[in-house]
Amino acid sequence: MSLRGRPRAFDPDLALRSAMNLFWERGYEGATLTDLAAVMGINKPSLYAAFGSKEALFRQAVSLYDKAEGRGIELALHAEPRVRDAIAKFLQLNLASYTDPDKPSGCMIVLAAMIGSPENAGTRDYLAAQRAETRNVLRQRLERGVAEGELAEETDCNVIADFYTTVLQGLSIQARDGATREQLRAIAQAAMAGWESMTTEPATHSEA
Amino acid sequence: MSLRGRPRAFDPDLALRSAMNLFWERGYEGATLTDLAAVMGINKPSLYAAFGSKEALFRQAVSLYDKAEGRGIELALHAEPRVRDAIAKFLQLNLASYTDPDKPSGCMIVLAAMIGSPENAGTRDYLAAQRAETRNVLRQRLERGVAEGELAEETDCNVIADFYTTVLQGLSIQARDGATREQLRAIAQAAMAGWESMTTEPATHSEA
DNA sequence: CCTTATTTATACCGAAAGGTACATAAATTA
DNA sequence: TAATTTATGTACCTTTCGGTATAAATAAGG
Repeated sequence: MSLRGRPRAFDPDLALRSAMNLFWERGYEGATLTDLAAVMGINKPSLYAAFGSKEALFRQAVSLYDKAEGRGIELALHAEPRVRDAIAKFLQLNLASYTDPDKPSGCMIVLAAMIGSPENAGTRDYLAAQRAETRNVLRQRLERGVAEGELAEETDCNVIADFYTTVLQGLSIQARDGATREQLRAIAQAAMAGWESMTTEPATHSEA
Repeated sequence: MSLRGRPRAFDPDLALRSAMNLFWERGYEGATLTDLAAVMGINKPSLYAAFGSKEALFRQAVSLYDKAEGRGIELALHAEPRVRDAIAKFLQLNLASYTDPDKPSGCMIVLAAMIGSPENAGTRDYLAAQRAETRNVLRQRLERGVAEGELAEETDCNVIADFYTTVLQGLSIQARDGATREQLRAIAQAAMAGWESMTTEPATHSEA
């Protein structure tokens, strides 16, 4: 497809990455089309031809973010065999991403469109759905811990998933407020301190 | 002062309260002057005469928010005699505010200006300073717990304050994402589950 | 009653927002 | 080489942004 005609003079993947970084830094409403086109190194008509609209560009940027920043972390969550280690690793990898000096601080999914004008409610809902998905991934990992006999049957995976999701989202704000990686690590460690109190190991079969 | 001249036809306190609610709902950049003037029941020139500018209005709205939503909660933090109870109460009162059905959900200080265009960096810094202040209030309450012999001298009050600040900020996002008061309560309870692991009671004097 | 001081409402300003028309440039197909 | 297709750059569109000039309205002071 599109073999005829003048070839495009830019790499859409690279341009999208630049757009992602600006959305990540300034948020959906804070990144203007003029700014976006500038960092992408293209003109607005090229932007529209390649990505459709500001909102369409944003969603593609979110997909790229999810792939570039989230995928590896989610894999680690599943790869870690013990559920407690998996959660701790998940926190640690996320906060490492939040404090990467080469990237905007905090999580784009949390920060880029939390609040704003009514006309952009659709964009906010889109990110809210992404956040809900992260929570579900955590919950499923916890439920696997139950299925594998690491956690008691009566473990409330919903609450534990909500708790770590909340901590994770708070960490994004801390990162934006200038917290260092070491500070976030200490916070994550504090969040793990409650693990034994929140969870119960299953009763052994030899007991009543 | 200002006895001469036409008297103003609106109550500045009521108007400011309306402005606060819109800023709380939509954020600094998401609330336009036209919208603000509309909910305040006045025209833009009246708004400027009474409040100065959009940013000045916002800061006054933040002050009002701090007074209306924060003051009582901070008092409770100090009034509660035992430090663990004080922190738990602080979380509980905040999450009750975040889920008041008559008000926008979540905390205005956390949500109203997290990200945006470079020209509003001053407003974001202003809110960041407010957030830092909340953290300091928590830390001071923890240090009082040390001073009063409830917590060991080596307790890291900075980390514990950072942790509960993080949870609190995460709770604002949860509230905006539609979490119920009961869900937030369960999350706060989970956050308190780590208390004993994070803190140590001081050694008794009769010990070595 | 007339001046002075202040608020009100309307109507407007320049700048910037998201988005696009249009003419030109560069490739393939015929 | 001519026709066709797609991308590019400039210049522009409409709307809305934060903010204001101006004149009428309403009070107190003289």
